[in-house]
Amino acid sequence: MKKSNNHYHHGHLAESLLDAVDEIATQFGIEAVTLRGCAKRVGVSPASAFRHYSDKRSLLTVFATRAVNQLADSMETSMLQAQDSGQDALQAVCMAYVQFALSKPAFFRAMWREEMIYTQDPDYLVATQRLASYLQQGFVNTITDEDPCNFSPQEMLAWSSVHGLACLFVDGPVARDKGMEEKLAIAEAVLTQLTPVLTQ
Amino acid sequence: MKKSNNHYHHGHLAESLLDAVDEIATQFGIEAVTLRGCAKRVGVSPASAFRHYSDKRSLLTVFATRAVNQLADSMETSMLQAQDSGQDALQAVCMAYVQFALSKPAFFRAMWREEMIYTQDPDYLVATQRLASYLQQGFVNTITDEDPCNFSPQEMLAWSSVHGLACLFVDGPVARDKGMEEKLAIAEAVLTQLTPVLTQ
DNA sequence: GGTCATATGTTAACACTGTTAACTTACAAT
DNA sequence: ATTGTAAGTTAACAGTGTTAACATATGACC
Repeated sequence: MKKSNNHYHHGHLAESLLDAVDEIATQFGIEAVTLRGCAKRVGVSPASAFRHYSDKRSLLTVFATRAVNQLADSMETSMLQAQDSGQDALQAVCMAYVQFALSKPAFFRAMWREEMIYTQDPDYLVATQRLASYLQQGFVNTITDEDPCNFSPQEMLAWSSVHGLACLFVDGPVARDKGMEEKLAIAEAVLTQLTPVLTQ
Repeated sequence: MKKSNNHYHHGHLAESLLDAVDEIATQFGIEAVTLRGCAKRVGVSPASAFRHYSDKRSLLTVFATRAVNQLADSMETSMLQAQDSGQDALQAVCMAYVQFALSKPAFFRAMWREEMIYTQDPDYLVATQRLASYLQQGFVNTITDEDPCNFSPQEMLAWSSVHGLACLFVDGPVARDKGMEEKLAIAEAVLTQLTPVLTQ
């Protein structure tokens, strides 16, 4: 947090670049994110980013990891709220998933761009596993509990349908003209259809 | 099909470029597709592509449309086969969806890249509506039949879950180490869970 | 068959991209 | 104070989409 009167050293460049990705992606979409653009926004030379990230892809990987954790945070709070008020926790978690995708589409896209990020990155993997764990809630006593990447058909169904909904809303031809509330209503209707299968 | 001895005019450049996109995307992924790369592969100058496509994005839009129609074709044949052999047609259509995504991941990605294609393109829209119609099969006597973009919760559930499965397999952290047969088995298990809801 | 408009190709340039190498500056430990 | 290192700059590289100016083959019309 030290601030020098001389601005040769930025001090928090790594994080500031992430914020720049955030802003540009939010305004103009993930495809518009450019290393030079981020550097210019931060007020720094184009090459400086490479002191903190070996790659553009590395920067986007960290950004994606951040986004996954934001989504997981949102799911966690929704889950806790539902548990306090005695509502269906799984449904709340699923709705949080869709809501995040709708309100931050660029972030949601960045999370799953296999070709734009290093999907083998340890931090990224940890984040996605954390994400998955919230969708496995309610299925604690399923048979396979050893491998955290192994899902029961029920768990896969939950994740698949909510992920499909989010993707179809964000990148698909579904409900393009409709507003956010309508889309959330559709999601709620779809997930309600699903609850008898998931809570058996 | 006429072939001149002088090669100044290529003759089928528009389609050949699409084939180049196909090959490069299959080999190196959609992100590796480059106008100049396609032109070089076809044996033509970089600027020639602009006589047939106003944009890189236009080229990718036509490619995506082509891919959507290929998927729809595959779903149609699966549906007909299932109807002939008395099997569940919807399940067959869904499995064809997942299978296509797994065997042609670059194509599947290209279909839904909102920021890389013109999603308002008429041909693209027609193709996606055709695709959706196969997933609406079996729900013919639902209430809303006027707007082809309007789906019942059941229809949305079918599309969402199958689309989510495909996306999670292609770009997600699910079953990365597993082979195609195992993934198809997972998909089958998930969809089987779903049939009671869909065939009520 | 010759003329000529047009469709379709080429070339050369533009600004922009990610990335690297060589250099410079500030900080922090001795 | 010296000096090694972390973190910035500058200048260059090849590669990208795109355009304008030019060139050539095709096909329609007389």
